[in-house]
Amino acid sequence: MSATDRKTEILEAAQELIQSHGYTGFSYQDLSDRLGLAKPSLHHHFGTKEELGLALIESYHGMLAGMQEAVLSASDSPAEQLRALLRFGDEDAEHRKHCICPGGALHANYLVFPASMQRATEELSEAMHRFVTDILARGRERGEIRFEGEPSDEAWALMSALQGGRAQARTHGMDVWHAVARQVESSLLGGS
Amino acid sequence: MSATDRKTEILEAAQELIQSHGYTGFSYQDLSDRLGLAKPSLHHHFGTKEELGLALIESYHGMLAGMQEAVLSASDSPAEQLRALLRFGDEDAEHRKHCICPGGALHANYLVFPASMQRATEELSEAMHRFVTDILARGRERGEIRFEGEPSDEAWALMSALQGGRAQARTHGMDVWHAVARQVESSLLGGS
DNA sequence: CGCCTTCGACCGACTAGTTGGTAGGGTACT
DNA sequence: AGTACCCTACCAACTAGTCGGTCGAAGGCG
Repeated sequence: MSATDRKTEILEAAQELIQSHGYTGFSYQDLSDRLGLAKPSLHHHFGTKEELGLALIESYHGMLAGMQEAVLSASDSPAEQLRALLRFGDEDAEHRKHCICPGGALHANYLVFPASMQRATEELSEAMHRFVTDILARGRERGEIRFEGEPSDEAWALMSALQGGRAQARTHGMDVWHAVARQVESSLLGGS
Repeated sequence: MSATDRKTEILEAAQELIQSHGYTGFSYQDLSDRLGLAKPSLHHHFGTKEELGLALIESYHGMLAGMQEAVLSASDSPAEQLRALLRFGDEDAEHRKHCICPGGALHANYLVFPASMQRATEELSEAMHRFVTDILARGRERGEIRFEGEPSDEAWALMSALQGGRAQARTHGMDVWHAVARQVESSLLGGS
Protein backbone atom coordinates (compact mmCIF):
# COMPACT_ATOMS: atom_id res chain seq x y z
CA MET A 1 0.00 0.00 0.00
CA SER A 2 1.68 3.18 -1.18
CA ALA A 3 1.62 6.52 0.58
CA THR A 4 -0.94 7.95 -1.78
CA ASP A 5 -3.27 5.03 -1.13
CA ARG A 6 -3.03 5.61 2.61
CA LYS A 7 -3.85 9.27 2.19
CA THR A 8 -6.90 8.48 0.08
CA GLU A 9 -7.96 5.86 2.56
CA ILE A 10 -7.79 8.40 5.37
CA LEU A 11 -9.61 10.99 3.30
CA GLU A 12 -12.44 8.59 2.50
CA ALA A 13 -12.94 7.72 6.14
CA ALA A 14 -12.78 11.39 7.08
CA GLN A 15 -15.38 12.25 4.44
CA GLU A 16 -17.80 9.77 5.85
CA LEU A 17 -17.19 11.08 9.35
CA ILE A 18 -17.61 14.75 8.52
CA GLN A 19 -20.78 14.04 6.56
CA SER A 20 -22.27 11.94 9.34
CA HIS A 21 -20.97 13.48 12.57
CA GLY A 22 -19.78 16.91 11.50
CA TYR A 23 -16.39 18.57 11.74
CA THR A 24 -16.49 19.07 15.51
CA GLY A 25 -18.15 15.68 15.86
CA PHE A 26 -15.24 13.48 14.90
CA SER A 27 -11.68 13.26 16.18
CA TYR A 28 -8.34 11.88 15.09
CA GLN A 29 -9.06 9.13 17.60
CA ASP A 30 -12.24 8.16 15.73
CA LEU A 31 -10.27 8.00 12.49
CA SER A 32 -7.56 6.03 14.24
CA ASP A 33 -10.05 3.46 15.55
CA ARG A 34 -11.79 3.11 12.22
CA LEU A 35 -8.60 2.69 10.19
CA GLY A 36 -6.60 0.66 12.70
CA LEU A 37 -3.84 3.23 12.40
CA ALA A 38 -2.20 4.98 15.34
CA LYS A 39 -3.20 8.57 15.93
CA PRO A 40 0.31 10.02 15.35
CA SER A 41 0.39 8.25 12.01
CA LEU A 42 -2.60 10.30 10.96
CA HIS A 43 -0.78 13.46 11.97
CA HIS A 44 2.07 12.25 9.81
CA HIS A 45 -0.18 12.39 6.75
CA PHE A 46 -2.24 15.43 7.71
CA GLY A 47 -0.35 17.55 10.20
CA THR A 48 -3.32 19.42 11.60
CA LYS A 49 -7.06 18.99 11.51
CA GLU A 50 -7.26 22.13 9.41
CA GLU A 51 -4.90 20.55 6.88
CA LEU A 52 -7.07 17.44 6.81
CA GLY A 53 -10.18 19.57 6.39
CA LEU A 54 -8.68 21.46 3.47
CA ALA A 55 -7.67 18.21 1.76
CA LEU A 56 -11.21 17.01 2.32
CA ILE A 57 -12.73 20.00 0.55
CA GLU A 58 -10.10 19.74 -2.16
CA SER A 59 -11.22 16.19 -2.83
CA TYR A 60 -14.85 17.35 -2.95
CA HIS A 61 -13.75 19.74 -5.68
CA GLY A 62 -12.43 16.76 -7.58
CA MET A 63 -15.66 14.82 -7.11
CA LEU A 64 -17.66 17.81 -8.30
CA ALA A 65 -15.52 18.09 -11.41
CA GLY A 66 -16.04 14.41 -12.11
CA MET A 67 -19.79 14.75 -11.72
CA GLN A 68 -19.89 17.78 -13.99
CA GLU A 69 -18.10 15.91 -16.70
CA ALA A 70 -20.37 12.87 -16.35
CA VAL A 71 -23.52 14.99 -16.37
CA LEU A 72 -22.48 17.09 -19.35
CA SER A 73 -21.43 14.09 -21.37
CA ALA A 74 -24.65 12.24 -20.58
CA SER A 75 -26.65 14.28 -23.06
CA ASP A 76 -26.81 17.57 -24.95
CA SER A 77 -30.23 18.26 -23.49
CA PRO A 78 -30.20 20.42 -20.35
CA ALA A 79 -33.32 18.61 -19.14
CA GLU A 80 -31.51 15.30 -19.37
CA GLN A 81 -28.49 16.81 -17.67
CA LEU A 82 -30.71 17.94 -14.81
CA ARG A 83 -32.11 14.44 -14.53
CA ALA A 84 -28.59 13.02 -14.52
CA LEU A 85 -27.68 15.45 -11.73
CA LEU A 86 -30.61 14.25 -9.64
CA ARG A 87 -29.65 10.63 -10.29
CA PHE A 88 -26.20 11.39 -8.90
CA GLY A 89 -27.87 12.59 -5.74
CA ASP A 90 -29.98 9.43 -5.63
CA GLU A 91 -26.97 7.17 -5.90
CA ASP A 92 -25.02 8.97 -3.22
CA ALA A 93 -28.01 9.09 -0.89
CA GLU A 94 -28.68 5.41 -1.39
CA HIS A 95 -25.04 4.53 -0.93
CA ARG A 96 -24.55 6.43 2.34
CA LYS A 97 -27.92 6.80 3.97
CA HIS A 98 -26.56 8.07 7.28
CA CYS A 99 -24.65 10.90 5.63
CA ILE A 100 -25.73 14.32 4.46
CA CYS A 101 -24.29 15.72 1.24
CA PRO A 102 -20.82 17.32 1.24
CA GLY A 103 -22.15 20.82 0.75
CA GLY A 104 -24.66 20.41 3.54
CA ALA A 105 -22.03 19.17 5.95
CA LEU A 106 -19.71 22.04 5.10
CA HIS A 107 -22.38 24.71 5.42
CA ALA A 108 -23.65 23.30 8.69
CA ASN A 109 -20.18 23.52 10.22
CA TYR A 110 -19.13 26.73 8.50
CA LEU A 111 -18.75 28.85 11.62
CA VAL A 112 -16.47 26.42 13.43
CA PHE A 113 -14.10 26.23 10.47
CA PRO A 114 -10.76 28.02 10.39
CA ALA A 115 -10.68 30.83 7.83
CA SER A 116 -8.92 28.78 5.16
CA MET A 117 -11.65 26.14 5.23
CA GLN A 118 -14.36 28.78 5.13
CA ARG A 119 -12.89 30.18 1.93
CA ALA A 120 -12.59 26.72 0.40
CA THR A 121 -16.21 25.99 1.31
CA GLU A 122 -17.37 29.15 -0.41
CA GLU A 123 -15.43 28.29 -3.55
CA LEU A 124 -16.86 24.78 -3.65
CA SER A 125 -20.48 25.79 -3.54
CA GLU A 126 -19.87 28.69 -5.90
CA ALA A 127 -18.50 26.21 -8.40
CA MET A 128 -21.57 24.04 -7.92
CA HIS A 129 -23.78 27.10 -8.24
CA ARG A 130 -22.19 28.15 -11.53
CA PHE A 131 -22.72 24.66 -12.88
CA VAL A 132 -26.40 24.48 -11.92
CA THR A 133 -27.05 28.03 -13.10
CA ASP A 134 -25.63 27.13 -16.50
CA ILE A 135 -27.86 24.07 -16.89
CA LEU A 136 -30.94 26.02 -15.86
CA ALA A 137 -30.21 28.96 -18.16
CA ARG A 138 -29.61 26.74 -21.19
CA GLY A 139 -32.63 24.66 -20.30
CA ARG A 140 -35.01 27.57 -20.24
CA GLU A 141 -33.59 29.01 -23.44
CA ARG A 142 -34.35 25.72 -25.13
CA GLY A 143 -37.79 25.55 -23.58
CA GLU A 144 -36.94 22.35 -21.71
CA ILE A 145 -36.87 23.76 -18.20
CA ARG A 146 -39.46 26.08 -16.76
CA PHE A 147 -39.15 28.51 -13.86
CA GLU A 148 -39.62 32.19 -13.11
CA GLY A 149 -36.95 34.73 -12.19
CA GLU A 150 -33.20 34.57 -12.62
CA PRO A 151 -31.45 31.25 -13.35
CA SER A 152 -28.92 32.13 -10.65
CA ASP A 153 -31.67 32.49 -8.04
CA GLU A 154 -33.34 29.28 -9.12
CA ALA A 155 -29.99 27.53 -8.88
CA TRP A 156 -29.65 28.54 -5.24
CA ALA A 157 -33.18 27.31 -4.63
CA LEU A 158 -32.47 23.98 -6.29
CA MET A 159 -29.25 23.45 -4.36
CA SER A 160 -30.98 24.42 -1.11
CA ALA A 161 -33.80 21.96 -1.67
CA LEU A 162 -31.45 19.07 -2.42
CA GLN A 163 -29.18 19.89 0.50
CA GLY A 164 -32.09 20.24 2.90
CA GLY A 165 -33.78 17.15 1.53
CA ARG A 166 -30.73 15.08 2.16
CA ALA A 167 -30.57 16.32 5.74
CA GLN A 168 -34.22 15.63 6.44
CA ALA A 169 -33.99 12.21 4.83
CA ARG A 170 -31.50 11.16 7.47
CA THR A 171 -34.05 11.62 10.23
CA HIS A 172 -37.25 10.80 8.33
CA GLY A 173 -36.21 8.12 5.90
CA MET A 174 -35.18 7.96 2.29
CA ASP A 175 -38.77 8.52 1.15
CA VAL A 176 -38.38 12.17 2.09
CA TRP A 177 -35.35 12.51 -0.17
CA HIS A 178 -37.21 10.93 -3.06
CA ALA A 179 -40.21 13.16 -2.45
CA VAL A 180 -38.06 16.29 -2.54
CA ALA A 181 -36.21 15.19 -5.69
CA ARG A 182 -39.51 14.32 -7.37
CA GLN A 183 -41.12 17.67 -6.53
CA VAL A 184 -38.08 19.59 -7.71
CA GLU A 185 -38.01 17.65 -10.95
CA SER A 186 -41.70 17.99 -11.69
CA SER A 187 -41.62 21.67 -10.86
CA LEU A 188 -38.76 22.32 -13.29
CA LEU A 189 -39.44 19.79 -16.00
CA GLY A 190 -43.23 19.65 -15.88
CA GLY A 191 -45.53 16.91 -14.67
CA SER A 192 -44.84 13.25 -15.32
CA MET B 1 -34.12 37.66 38.63
CA SER B 2 -36.19 34.55 39.21
CA ALA B 3 -35.22 31.00 38.42
CA THR B 4 -37.39 30.89 35.36
CA ASP B 5 -35.75 33.98 33.95
CA ARG B 6 -32.30 32.46 34.37
CA LYS B 7 -33.41 29.27 32.69
CA THR B 8 -34.84 31.17 29.74
CA GLU B 9 -31.72 33.27 29.56
CA ILE B 10 -29.59 30.14 29.40
CA LEU B 11 -31.89 28.57 26.84
CA GLU B 12 -31.74 31.62 24.59
CA ALA B 13 -27.95 31.66 24.65
CA ALA B 14 -27.87 27.92 24.03
CA GLN B 15 -30.23 28.29 21.07
CA GLU B 16 -27.97 30.82 19.45
CA LEU B 17 -24.97 28.59 20.05
CA ILE B 18 -26.50 25.41 18.69
CA GLN B 19 -27.77 27.23 15.62
CA SER B 20 -24.43 28.85 14.95
CA HIS B 21 -21.83 26.34 16.13
CA GLY B 22 -23.77 23.08 16.34
CA TYR B 23 -24.38 20.74 19.25
CA THR B 24 -20.83 19.37 19.37
CA GLY B 25 -19.52 22.84 18.59
CA PHE B 26 -20.44 24.54 21.84
CA SER B 27 -19.69 23.71 25.44
CA TYR B 28 -20.88 24.59 28.91
CA GLN B 29 -17.74 26.72 29.04
CA ASP B 30 -18.91 28.77 26.06
CA LEU B 31 -22.27 29.31 27.71
CA SER B 32 -20.52 30.20 30.94
CA ASP B 33 -18.33 32.81 29.23
CA ARG B 34 -21.24 34.32 27.36
CA LEU B 35 -23.54 34.58 30.37
CA GLY B 36 -20.96 35.48 32.98
CA LEU B 37 -22.18 32.55 35.03
CA ALA B 38 -19.96 29.84 36.47
CA LYS B 39 -20.04 26.51 34.66
CA PRO B 40 -21.39 24.50 37.63
CA SER B 41 -24.22 27.02 37.92
CA LEU B 42 -25.34 25.94 34.48
CA HIS B 43 -25.34 22.34 35.62
CA HIS B 44 -27.59 23.44 38.45
CA HIS B 45 -30.24 24.48 35.92
CA PHE B 46 -29.66 21.77 33.33
CA GLY B 47 -27.98 18.78 34.91
CA THR B 48 -26.61 17.25 31.71
CA LYS B 49 -26.05 18.46 28.19
CA GLU B 50 -28.72 16.02 27.04
CA GLU B 51 -31.17 17.65 29.44
CA LEU B 52 -30.25 21.06 28.09
CA GLY B 53 -30.66 19.80 24.54
CA LEU B 54 -34.09 18.41 25.26
CA ALA B 55 -35.20 21.67 26.85
CA LEU B 56 -33.88 23.43 23.75
CA ILE B 57 -36.00 21.34 21.43
CA GLU B 58 -38.95 21.69 23.78
CA SER B 59 -38.67 25.45 23.50
CA TYR B 60 -38.51 25.14 19.71
CA HIS B 61 -41.82 23.30 19.95
CA GLY B 62 -43.21 26.31 21.78
CA MET B 63 -41.87 28.71 19.18
CA LEU B 64 -43.37 26.60 16.42
CA ALA B 65 -46.74 26.64 18.13
CA GLY B 66 -46.55 30.40 18.48
CA MET B 67 -45.70 30.80 14.81
CA GLN B 68 -48.54 28.51 13.77
CA GLU B 69 -51.01 30.56 15.71
CA ALA B 70 -49.68 33.83 14.30
CA VAL B 71 -49.70 32.50 10.74
CA LEU B 72 -53.19 31.03 10.96
CA SER B 73 -54.64 34.12 12.55
CA ALA B 74 -53.01 36.37 9.96
CA SER B 75 -55.56 35.48 7.29
CA ASP B 76 -58.05 32.86 6.17
CA SER B 77 -56.31 32.60 2.83
CA PRO B 78 -53.74 29.77 2.61
CA ALA B 79 -51.75 31.86 0.15
CA GLU B 80 -51.52 34.67 2.68
CA GLN B 81 -50.64 32.16 5.37
CA LEU B 82 -47.81 30.88 3.23
CA ARG B 83 -46.57 34.43 2.74
CA ALA B 84 -46.77 35.00 6.48
CA LEU B 85 -44.72 31.84 7.02
CA LEU B 86 -42.03 33.09 4.68
CA ARG B 87 -42.01 36.47 6.41
CA PHE B 88 -41.34 34.66 9.67
CA GLY B 89 -38.30 33.12 8.05
CA ASP B 90 -37.21 36.53 6.79
CA GLU B 91 -37.41 38.09 10.21
CA ASP B 92 -35.49 35.33 11.91
CA ALA B 93 -32.85 35.28 9.19
CA GLU B 94 -32.44 39.03 9.38
CA HIS B 95 -32.29 38.98 13.16
CA ARG B 96 -29.64 36.27 13.43
CA LYS B 97 -27.67 36.23 10.23
CA HIS B 98 -24.95 33.95 11.54
CA CYS B 99 -27.44 31.26 12.56
CA ILE B 100 -29.14 28.54 10.59
CA CYS B 101 -32.74 27.66 11.36
CA PRO B 102 -33.57 25.41 14.33
CA GLY B 103 -34.61 22.49 12.16
CA GLY B 104 -31.47 22.75 10.08
CA ALA B 105 -29.26 22.78 13.15
CA LEU B 106 -31.01 19.77 14.63
CA HIS B 107 -30.90 17.74 11.43
CA ALA B 108 -27.26 18.54 10.85
CA ASN B 109 -26.32 17.21 14.27
CA TYR B 110 -28.85 14.39 14.37
CA LEU B 111 -26.34 11.54 14.50
CA VAL B 112 -24.39 12.91 17.46
CA PHE B 113 -27.56 13.31 19.52
CA PRO B 114 -28.51 10.93 22.31
CA ALA B 115 -31.60 8.89 21.48
CA SER B 116 -33.99 11.09 23.42
CA MET B 117 -32.96 14.16 21.43
CA GLN B 118 -33.22 12.26 18.16
CA ARG B 119 -36.83 11.40 18.97
CA ALA B 120 -37.61 14.98 19.94
CA THR B 121 -36.05 16.22 16.71
CA GLU B 122 -38.22 13.90 14.67
CA GLU B 123 -41.34 15.05 16.47
CA LEU B 124 -40.49 18.70 15.93
CA SER B 125 -40.08 18.49 12.20
CA GLU B 126 -43.06 16.20 11.86
CA ALA B 127 -45.14 18.86 13.57
CA MET B 128 -43.76 21.46 11.17
CA HIS B 129 -44.41 19.12 8.26
CA ARG B 130 -48.05 18.58 9.26
CA PHE B 131 -48.52 22.33 9.48
CA VAL B 132 -47.02 23.06 6.06
CA THR B 133 -48.84 20.13 4.46
CA ASP B 134 -52.12 21.49 5.75
CA ILE B 135 -51.52 24.96 4.31
CA LEU B 136 -50.50 23.54 0.94
CA ALA B 137 -53.48 21.16 0.74
CA ARG B 138 -56.00 23.87 1.58
CA GLY B 139 -54.25 26.29 -0.74
CA ARG B 140 -54.49 24.02 -3.74
CA GLU B 141 -58.10 23.14 -2.99
CA ARG B 142 -58.92 26.83 -3.09
CA GLY B 143 -56.88 27.34 -6.23
CA GLU B 144 -54.51 29.73 -4.47
CA ILE B 145 -51.42 27.55 -4.42
CA ARG B 146 -50.18 25.55 -7.36
CA PHE B 147 -47.95 22.47 -7.40
CA GLU B 148 -47.95 18.92 -8.69
CA GLY B 149 -47.99 15.72 -6.64
CA GLU B 150 -48.90 15.16 -3.02
CA PRO B 151 -49.14 18.10 -0.59
CA SER B 152 -47.09 16.06 1.87
CA ASP B 153 -44.26 15.68 -0.64
CA GLU B 154 -44.36 19.34 -1.57
CA ALA B 155 -44.23 20.22 2.12
CA TRP B 156 -40.98 18.28 2.52
CA ALA B 157 -39.61 20.08 -0.54
CA LEU B 158 -40.61 23.47 0.81
CA MET B 159 -39.09 22.81 4.21
CA SER B 160 -35.92 21.48 2.61
CA ALA B 161 -35.52 24.55 0.43
CA LEU B 162 -35.96 26.95 3.33
CA GLN B 163 -33.65 24.98 5.57
CA GLY B 164 -30.99 24.69 2.89
CA GLY B 165 -31.43 28.32 1.89
CA ARG B 166 -30.79 29.47 5.40
CA ALA B 167 -27.63 27.38 5.57
CA GLN B 168 -26.27 28.64 2.29
CA ALA B 169 -27.13 32.23 3.18
CA ARG B 170 -24.71 32.06 6.07
CA THR B 171 -21.79 31.48 3.75
CA HIS B 172 -22.97 33.41 0.68
CA GLY B 173 -24.88 36.31 2.14
CA MET B 174 -28.49 37.11 2.84
CA ASP B 175 -29.19 37.64 -0.87
CA VAL B 176 -29.14 33.88 -1.29
CA TRP B 177 -31.82 33.46 1.35
CA HIS B 178 -34.01 36.05 -0.32
CA ALA B 179 -33.47 34.44 -3.70
CA VAL B 180 -34.54 31.04 -2.39
CA ALA B 181 -37.59 32.44 -0.61
CA ARG B 182 -38.59 34.38 -3.73
CA GLN B 183 -38.24 31.36 -6.03
CA VAL B 184 -40.24 29.17 -3.66
CA GLU B 185 -42.96 31.79 -3.41
CA SER B 186 -43.22 32.45 -7.12
CA SER B 187 -43.23 28.73 -7.87
CA LEU B 188 -46.12 28.09 -5.48
CA LEU B 189 -48.12 31.31 -5.78
CA GLY B 190 -47.43 32.20 -9.39
CA GLY B 191 -45.36 35.05 -10.83
CA SER B 192 -45.20 38.47 -9.22
C1' DC C 1 27.60 -9.02 -3.92
C1' DG C 2 27.65 -6.49 0.78
C1' DC C 3 27.59 -2.21 3.42
C1' DC C 4 25.93 2.23 4.58
C1' DT C 5 22.82 6.01 4.35
C1' DT C 6 18.50 8.10 3.65
C1' DC C 7 13.70 8.43 3.95
C1' DG C 8 8.76 7.74 4.43
C1' DA C 9 5.56 5.26 7.23
C1' DC C 10 4.56 4.15 11.56
C1' DC C 11 3.90 3.94 16.76
C1' DG C 12 4.14 4.25 22.28
C1' DA C 13 4.28 7.65 25.44
C1' DC C 14 3.59 12.11 26.35
C1' DT C 15 1.88 17.24 26.71
C1' DA C 16 -1.29 21.13 27.59
C1' DG C 17 -5.72 22.30 27.38
C1' DT C 18 -10.85 21.30 27.20
C1' DT C 19 -14.85 18.35 27.78
C1' DG C 20 -19.09 17.17 30.61
C1' DG C 21 -19.89 16.58 35.24
C1' DT C 22 -19.34 16.53 40.68
C1' DA C 23 -18.49 17.87 45.75
C1' DG C 24 -19.19 20.92 49.05
C1' DG C 25 -19.58 25.26 50.99
C1' DG C 26 -21.47 30.09 51.00
C1' DT C 27 -25.34 33.54 50.61
C1' DA C 28 -29.80 35.50 50.27
C1' DC C 29 -34.56 35.38 50.21
C1' DT C 30 -38.94 33.19 52.24
C1' DA D 1 -34.96 26.47 58.95
C1' DG D 2 -35.43 25.69 54.23
C1' DT D 3 -34.74 26.35 49.63
C1' DA D 4 -32.93 28.25 45.47
C1' DC D 5 -28.99 29.90 43.56
C1' DC D 6 -24.25 30.50 42.83
C1' DC D 7 -19.45 29.84 43.72
C1' DT D 8 -14.35 27.64 44.04
C1' DA D 9 -12.06 23.59 43.47
C1' DC D 10 -11.88 19.45 41.57
C1' DC D 11 -12.33 14.96 38.55
C1' DA D 12 -11.76 11.43 34.74
C1' DA D 13 -11.94 11.31 30.03
C1' DC D 14 -11.00 13.24 25.87
C1' DT D 15 -9.00 16.82 22.49
C1' DA D 16 -5.33 18.17 18.96
C1' DG D 17 -0.75 17.86 18.59
C1' DT D 18 4.51 16.51 19.78
C1' DC D 19 8.64 13.75 20.83
C1' DG D 20 11.83 10.40 20.10
C1' DG D 21 12.40 6.37 18.11
C1' DT D 22 11.68 1.83 15.16
C1' DC D 23 11.01 -0.49 10.89
C1' DG D 24 11.74 -1.68 6.10
C1' DA D 25 12.43 -0.48 1.46
C1' DA D 26 15.27 2.30 -1.89
C1' DG D 27 19.52 3.97 -3.45
C1' DG D 28 24.47 4.91 -3.77
C1' DC D 29 28.94 2.81 -3.86
C1' DG D 30 33.01 -0.03 -3.45
